[in-house]
Order: sequence, then structure tokens, then C-alpha cells
Amino acid sequence: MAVTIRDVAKAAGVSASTVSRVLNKKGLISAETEQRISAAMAQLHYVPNDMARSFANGTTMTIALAIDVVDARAYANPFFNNTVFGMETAAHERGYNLIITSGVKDTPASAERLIRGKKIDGIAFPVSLVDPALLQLLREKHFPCVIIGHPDASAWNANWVDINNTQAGAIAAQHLLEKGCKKLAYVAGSLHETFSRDRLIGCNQTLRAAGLAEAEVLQGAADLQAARALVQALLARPQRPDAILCGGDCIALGAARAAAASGLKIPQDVKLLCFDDTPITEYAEPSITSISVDTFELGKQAAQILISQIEGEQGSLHQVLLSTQVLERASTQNKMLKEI
Amino acid sequence: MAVTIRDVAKAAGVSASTVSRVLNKKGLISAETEQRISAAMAQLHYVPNDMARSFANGTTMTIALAIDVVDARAYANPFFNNTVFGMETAAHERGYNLIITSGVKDTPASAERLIRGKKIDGIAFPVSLVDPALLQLLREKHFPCVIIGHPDASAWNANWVDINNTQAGAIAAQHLLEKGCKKLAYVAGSLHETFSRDRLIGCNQTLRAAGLAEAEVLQGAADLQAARALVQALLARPQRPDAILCGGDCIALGAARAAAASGLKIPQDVKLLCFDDTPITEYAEPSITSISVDTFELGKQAAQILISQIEGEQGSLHQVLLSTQVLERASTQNKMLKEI
DNA sequence: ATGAAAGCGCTAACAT
DNA sequence: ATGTTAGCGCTTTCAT
Repeated sequence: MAVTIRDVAKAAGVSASTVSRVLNKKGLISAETEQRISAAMAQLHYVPNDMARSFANGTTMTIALAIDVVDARAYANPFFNNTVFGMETAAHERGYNLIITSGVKDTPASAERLIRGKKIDGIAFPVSLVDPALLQLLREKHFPCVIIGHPDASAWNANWVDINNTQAGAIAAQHLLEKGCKKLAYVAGSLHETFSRDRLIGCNQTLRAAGLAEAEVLQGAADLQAARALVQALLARPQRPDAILCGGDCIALGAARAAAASGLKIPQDVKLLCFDDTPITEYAEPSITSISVDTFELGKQAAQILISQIEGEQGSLHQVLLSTQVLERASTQNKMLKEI
Repeated sequence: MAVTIRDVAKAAGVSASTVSRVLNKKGLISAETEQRISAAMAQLHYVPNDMARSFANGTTMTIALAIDVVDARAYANPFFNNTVFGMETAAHERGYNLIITSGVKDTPASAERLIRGKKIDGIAFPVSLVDPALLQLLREKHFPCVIIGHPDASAWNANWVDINNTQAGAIAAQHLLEKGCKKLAYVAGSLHETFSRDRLIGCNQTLRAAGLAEAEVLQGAADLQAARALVQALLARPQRPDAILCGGDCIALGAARAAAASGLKIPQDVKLLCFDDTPITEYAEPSITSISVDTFELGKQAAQILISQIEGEQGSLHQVLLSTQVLERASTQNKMLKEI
């Protein structure tokens, strides 16, 4: 059997409760006994049994991140990685462990088991996994939770962290205006997604503030080919836009090929900006200016919110929006200006 | 307080141990009492306290995956995702949870805490994190573990799962031979990595078996530009190769640009094959034939090995190599053949 | 400042 | 087939 708190107590000539006190830095212990106990712990190479501790005090030092495996695999989500790392990093810093769990949607029982089974102290999940019943359970148990992504009305009073997509749209438009563009088009898969609508809203706010017309919207760019076809038609029109905001990396690639096929040069004839910063936009030719999103920070914030909820302040609501940045690449560079 | 096993026992008119028996499907219970107990559980909405169970029987139904955050972030490793998902999926199927943990290298104590603190039943880690001291601890405690990637001699008698890189090299060469190529070049960042050497070995085996010369090796393709320069020099030579095997997506892209700059067409003049299947190779123009690796399966296997170790068979050694497949794209297509 | 004792919820002999 | 009993290792009053 492993060495227990009692073995340490015996070795240090104190009682188990005293050892427990130094372990938890709770209560008052004389510096002298503290020394003795620490020495005994080190000498016996004592490692506390975390299961026993969790059992005894009902806390696990563990948080969970629910994931949508099917979704995540399908989209090969490049953001997911860093969000997990961010959560793990923040958790690690505070002495917490991170559990990854799937099947929350199809087997809500598995998440409930984690929660009511006392295996975790808090849980984070992507909006795609928000389930009314689960939310209800969490609320009535005052169980710490945070949503990654911007939930709709059903969860308005929950904690969440999200990318500030409105701001992203705004700085994207701003960047293009600064490059001298006057007529923007916005190409997306659809406007059903909140993030896509928010980007457009931010974009149009900036355009209106500059006294320009709103962006022309093209929906239905489901994949590279569709995007290419849409943009090619757009560029063939007499009043073609001088900049295109693309809702995803494949869309941007499709747009780039459409421009090439139309005999238009990027960035001279038309500028391109993409809302997803992925290797594809980075390595495209020309490389495509993108909006960079700190998904590592997103995960970090999520974990921090969870932990601060766990360790006390239950009342306050945390709803944070992370700002994005423009990563300028070749597709929006102004050759003219450079030549001056 | 939550409803306990005793509440269920009372409601069903039996003792706590009987309830425990149905919970664990251990021992013999009459169908009739089993019914009664199950009914009571459902009615009281009983959820077992997993911490108490873990504490009582020393098992946690949790496995861990150690990750190298710095590394993973730096490489933005596209494989990592699916390996995690694969592990989670396999774990989930068997009722296990997955903990992600970082800092194994810099804080070995944190991993030790997980293990000796009884928080997990088994652990998986990438080769990059293999640490002699940790391995030693695991071995002497007979603690289930599996290495992801092919360890060197220091861990020859550990469990591991890896991609069969020799086979990958072999089928890559085979594919090119079938396309009529006779003179291959192998461009890599370096040959220091085992996987890179193994691919070359497999490639050369196939070439020798076909009575052809071994591949010419070019090292030092650290990034796209370096690869481009190397390949451009290579293609300028009178005896230029008719196919290039690239050790990574950026290398492949660099090679493609080198070919274009040299006025050579892909695949007509020179064929291109890449060992990493990423969006970059998929969306390149022309799209680049790649070796596809099932990293989801890799994670699944890792978890399964861990769990089978946990649940009994301690003796046997599991060392599995996963086969890869050629994903044929435009860069190796034989236009001539098609026209026949 | 420290010790004694009870108990967290469950499991596992040992009885019957 | 089921009940009784004694812990698992730690925390936490309540004493002193």
C-alpha cells in the first residue's frame, strides 16, 4: 500500500489532522512542526491520494470541456486545438486537470454523470452543444459552467466567451477602407450563423460611418467551387467591387481563382480579405490578409471563468468578447502606395 | 445532500451491498430484487458518486493523454486534433474519461501526481515526452501506459502505436513507379527524425526491388523558401528527377513553386507527392497527391491498448503500426494514360 | 497549536 | 441470494 497521511503523521510525531492542515495550508501550525511534517513528507516521498481528498471534501480540481466529435472532425477545426491548449494551460496553472468529453448531445446522461457523479467541478462547452435540459440542470445545481461561443437568447444569463465578430467585421472593413477600397462585397456560406451576421453588421457599421454603401452580400459559397462561381459572376459585372471579404479560407481561395480566371490581379485590381486565418490563407499565392483570432486565449479565458466560479464568486456573470486583429498579407497590399 | 446508495437501499427494502451489487453487476442477485432496485434508482434519480467509488476500489475510469503544449502550438499540429478525438471516442465507448495534461516534461511531478495520486488508471504520451524517470516509475508500479509514436531503444519494451512510415515510403514510391517515374528525389527538413528516415528506407526498398536507383536525398528544407530553393537547383540539373517526394506540406508547396519557376509542369514534367495530407496539399493548384494517415485511429488504438491493460492482461506488449494510404490527386496523375 | 473521533459514499470480505 | 461489518485516506468539527 502507498504511504498515507498517517504514515507521515507517525514519522513526524504528530496526528493525521495536523498533517492534513499543512497539506491544505488551513488552520494554524507552528513553523517548527510544519518543517518536521514537510521533511517527513519528502523523506517518505508522500503523494496525497487525490481521490480520497475529492471524496472527503467534494471537490475534484478537475474541469471538463465538452466536444462535438463529429462536428470537430468534419470541419477539421483548426481552432479547436488551441482552445484545448488554452484551457489546459490555464487549468494547469491553477492546479486543475482538464477532462475532454464527447457525446453530450446524444448522451446527455454522460455529461450529467460527470456532474452529478462528482467527477468535475465545472464544465465548458461550445454553443453547438448547448442543451436546454443540461443548462437547466446546471443552473439549479449552481454548477459552474461557461459556453464557448455566443449563445442565443436561451442562455442569455449564462457565462460565455466568444470572438468579437462585430469588431472583426469592423476592422476588416476599416483595413480595406484604409487601402482605398470603396465598394465591398461580402461572400459567405450563409448568414444563418450568428458569427457571419455579426461580421457583416460590424463591416456595415464601418462603411456607413465612412459614408459608403453597405457591402453587397453573396450567400451560398458552400465550398471552393461554389465560391469561385459566385465571385466570378460578381467580378464580371460592370460595377464590380474593389474588395471582397470572405467568410472562410476556402471561399477566399475560390475568390482568388475567380479573380485569376477573370484576368484580374490581386491586390491591384481587387483586394481580398479572409475571416479565417489558416495555413491555406497564409500559403496562398498571393498570401491572403486574414483576421487573426486568439483561440488559445479563448480557451484560457474559459478555464479562468470556470475556476473563478468554482473558487467562490458564484454570483457574477462573465461574458467576454475577444478582440481580433488584422494580419496584413499580400492580398490587400497597396502597390501604388509602396511605389511612392 | 445527494441521494446515496443507502437511500436506494431503503426505498427498495434491501441492504446497501445489494444495491452495490446491481451497480457493479457483481455477484448474484435475484431478477426480482434487481428490478426493484433499478426501479428505486430511477425513481430517486440516483447517480452514483464516482469519487466515492474510485476511492473505495482504487480505480478511476479515467485515462490521460500528456501533451506538449509548446510543441503542439508551434507546429499547429493538424494531427493532434484527431488523435485526441480518437482517444476520447474509444475511451467513451468503454465508459472511460480522458484527461489532457501538459507540463510532463518540465514538471514531471505533475504527471507523477496524476499517477500516484490515483487520479488516472493509465497514461498515453507522445514520444517527444518520453522521460526515462517517468518510464521507470511507470514500469515499477506496473502502471498502464502507451507511447504515441515510435520510441527509440530506451523504451523498446513499452507499448506504443505509430504510423508505419516505412510502409508509407514504400507505397509512395510504388505509386510513382506505377505512374512511370524512374528517378525519384526525396526532399526533407532533415533525416534526424526517425519518421523521415523510415520513409526513405521504405522508398528505397521499393526502388531497389524494381531495379532502380535509390532516391536522391535533399536535406535542409526547413521552410517553404528553403525547399523552393533546393528544388529549383535540383530541377535545373540536366539529369533532373521525374518525381519528388516531399516530407511536408510546405516542402511540397515550395517544390511546386520551384517547378513553376523552372517552367516545368506538374504532373506532366515532374510529379509531386507529399507525406503530410493537409488542407494545403488538398487545395494547392494542382492538388498534391498525399499519404493519408488515420490519426483518429491512432488515438483509438492508444486508448484501447491502455484500457485492455487496465482491465486485466498486464503481461502482453502492444506495439502497433498503422498502415497509410495514397490519396491520389492531380500532382501525380498521368495525363497521357488518361488520353488513351 | 494540536489531537481525537466521526464520517464522506461506496466496496468487499465474511456471514447467513 | 442477501445482510453485516469494516474500512478505503482524507477532512473537519470539537475538544484541549
